[in-house]
Amino acid sequence: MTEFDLFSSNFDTTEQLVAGLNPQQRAAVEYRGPALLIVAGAGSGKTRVLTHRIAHLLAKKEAWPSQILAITFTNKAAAEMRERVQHLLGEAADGMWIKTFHSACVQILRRESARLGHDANFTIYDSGDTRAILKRLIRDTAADIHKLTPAAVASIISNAKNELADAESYARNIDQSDPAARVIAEIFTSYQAELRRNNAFDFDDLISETVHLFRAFPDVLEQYQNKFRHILVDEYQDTNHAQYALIKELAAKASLTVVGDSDQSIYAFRGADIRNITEFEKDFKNATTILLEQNYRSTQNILSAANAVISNNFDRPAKNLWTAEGDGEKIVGYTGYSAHDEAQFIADEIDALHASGIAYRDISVMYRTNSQTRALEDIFIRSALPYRVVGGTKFYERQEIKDAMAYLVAIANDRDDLATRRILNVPKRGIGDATETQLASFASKNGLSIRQALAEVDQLSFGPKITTAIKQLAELLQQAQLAIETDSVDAILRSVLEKSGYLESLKTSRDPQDEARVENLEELVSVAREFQRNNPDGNLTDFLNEVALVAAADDIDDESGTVSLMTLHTAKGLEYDAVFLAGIEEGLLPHRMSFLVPGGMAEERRLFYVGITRARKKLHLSLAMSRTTYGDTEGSIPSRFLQEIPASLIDWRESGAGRGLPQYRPSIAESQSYRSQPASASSGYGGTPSNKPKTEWKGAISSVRNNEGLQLAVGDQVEHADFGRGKVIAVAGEGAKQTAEIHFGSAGKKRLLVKVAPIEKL
DNA sequence: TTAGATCGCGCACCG
DNA sequence: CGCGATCTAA
Repeated sequence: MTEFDLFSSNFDTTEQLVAGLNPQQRAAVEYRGPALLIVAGAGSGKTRVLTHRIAHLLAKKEAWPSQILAITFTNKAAAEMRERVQHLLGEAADGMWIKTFHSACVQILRRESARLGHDANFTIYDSGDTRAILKRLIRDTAADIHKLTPAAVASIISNAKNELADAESYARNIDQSDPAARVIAEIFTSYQAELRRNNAFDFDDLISETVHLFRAFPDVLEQYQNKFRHILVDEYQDTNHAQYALIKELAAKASLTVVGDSDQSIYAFRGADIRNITEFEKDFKNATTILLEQNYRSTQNILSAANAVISNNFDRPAKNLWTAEGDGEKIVGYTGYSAHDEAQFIADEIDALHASGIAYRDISVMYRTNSQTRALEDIFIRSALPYRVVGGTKFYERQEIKDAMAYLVAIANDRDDLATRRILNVPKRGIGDATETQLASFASKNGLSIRQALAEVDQLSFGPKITTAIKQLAELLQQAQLAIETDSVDAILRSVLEKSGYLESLKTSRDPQDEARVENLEELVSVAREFQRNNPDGNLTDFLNEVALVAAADDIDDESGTVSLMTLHTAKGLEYDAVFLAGIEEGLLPHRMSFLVPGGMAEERRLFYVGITRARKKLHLSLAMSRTTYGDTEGSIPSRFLQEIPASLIDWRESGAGRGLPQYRPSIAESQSYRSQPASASSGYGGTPSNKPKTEWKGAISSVRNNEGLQLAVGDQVEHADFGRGKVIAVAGEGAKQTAEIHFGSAGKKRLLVKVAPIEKL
């Protein structure tokens, strides 16, 4: 190839990379300078801009792949970005760092762990681990007299770390006359000591310790400063101070591109500071800002609703999303009598959308709190709707999975007392509290970890049964540790589950839950096998790191063909043809916990805004007139945010919302409790509610029902607990998965899972 | 030490 | 309501 050929093919590639972009997008791809802020409204093509910008840098040979650092919000987004860059370049661009903040920091910390007094095989503690340690420390320091809960202390420590304060600087800045504050400082110090002894970092440490590492060891920082010539950060509005500091340190010699939208900042509770984006231009000399306002995702009706809602947040730079695609359909509103009624509406509507050709995977139901999934799942199961709860009660938070993982952690990191403690008596070995305490005090007297102390059991005077049990456990862990070098991760896991007797104890147990636990453990073995296949060189610690850093959104399987249920937080960055926002009520969205938090209401509004802007074509807003929480039922009031959407954009269906239902009335203090609002008839906030009568739900869903053996045929008459009398018009599937389509008079046509539906054949 | 029963208390969002 | 902590009996 001649030099000319090289040049021309390069030229073609770079031209192609900006072809089809709008002028602002093109500018964002082509701009070169020390600092660039891309203010990217929802759906404005920011991922496209980011990937094209990276590909553009590589194609023009302005950077090698290894000189690029791109920070994304989730691992899934990172994988997608890598794929898209490869696709654009037509070749793999190995060596690029495309990672989340946490995984980038883990990589740096593992390399430099010795400088911080850790080993490279350190454990990453999640918030549950943190609380478990704090619980013990609170008990030991008798801190409970100050009414300190593990969660409260965890939150204080987390906030401090997000501000880059360590235990020492925290202690220096407290009010010394406040005994509770002094106890907290003391616990903070012991907590850090325990993490160090256990060779562990918590989530917040991953970021803050990396910053401390850079500040304490300029030679390390310089290495990375010299490595990365281009740093790109996505979702910049959600960075906290520690993350900001990390970027600031790393980018001193590099070109920095950040992408964000202050209207989508929804992580203040974990320290996200909106000022990082609003003050970017002050922060970074010679910074340029490019605004992307054209939306390629949603219809104009959806965007108008979003714009109207977000304009109620004051003190924000004006921004107006627009689309060239036309108005589209109206937003659909629905007010149910109960959460189950609301869920039934959603299920029916999804059925109709699916019948009209929208795939299940292009539909999502979003909500403020995870507890809202219960009613939705109840109804979806009965309606035989294929769905998946994204995140939720996570796989890795199940007891049996945590137990199995604790074995692996204890094997990989023999300094980790938390993990060893967890498995000491799992399965039951007769090692109870008393034995554990003795082991722990022996360990601390001799400067050993608990796992190391197990091997010295002869020096303790336990009975023969306990001594044998401890020796077996010590031997098992020791053998498994030796196997790290030679065996695959899944082989180690399988062997430990068997040799420990854990699997056996679940299989022979009488607890019906344990059957499912065995299946979950099999699932975990597959996860390990899959990991090993994708990472042939990955070792046990790599596997543990990967598992520790999975995010809810990483869990989404685009090919699954199911409706996705998720929280509004998880939904950030995603988009669907049809979106259902459920529970748009005072107390839920905005959430009651936000009422007293400064800036809380504005953040709730942004959350609603994020939800609205996830929808491409169809948006549904729903609420329930009464909601059961904690076992008791209370009336609810439509969210104030609904009034912020122009009435002409919403088509309220079968709604009792406008009539007889108490309305939210703005008060002087936005923070006033909604309960104090007087109920009143009102003018309604959207459209004319219909007068159609509707079926009322009679109380809660009954528990497990079993219609096994019920034979239904077309033409049969049935009686349904909620919908009344109906006629079977179609039957599909067999056995437990059999569904029947039944026409009920006023309630309309429903598809039900025969096995669980509350129906009787007449 | 364990299993089983009872008590009481908390109500977001997450890597 | 549902979980985890605590109590009680074997």
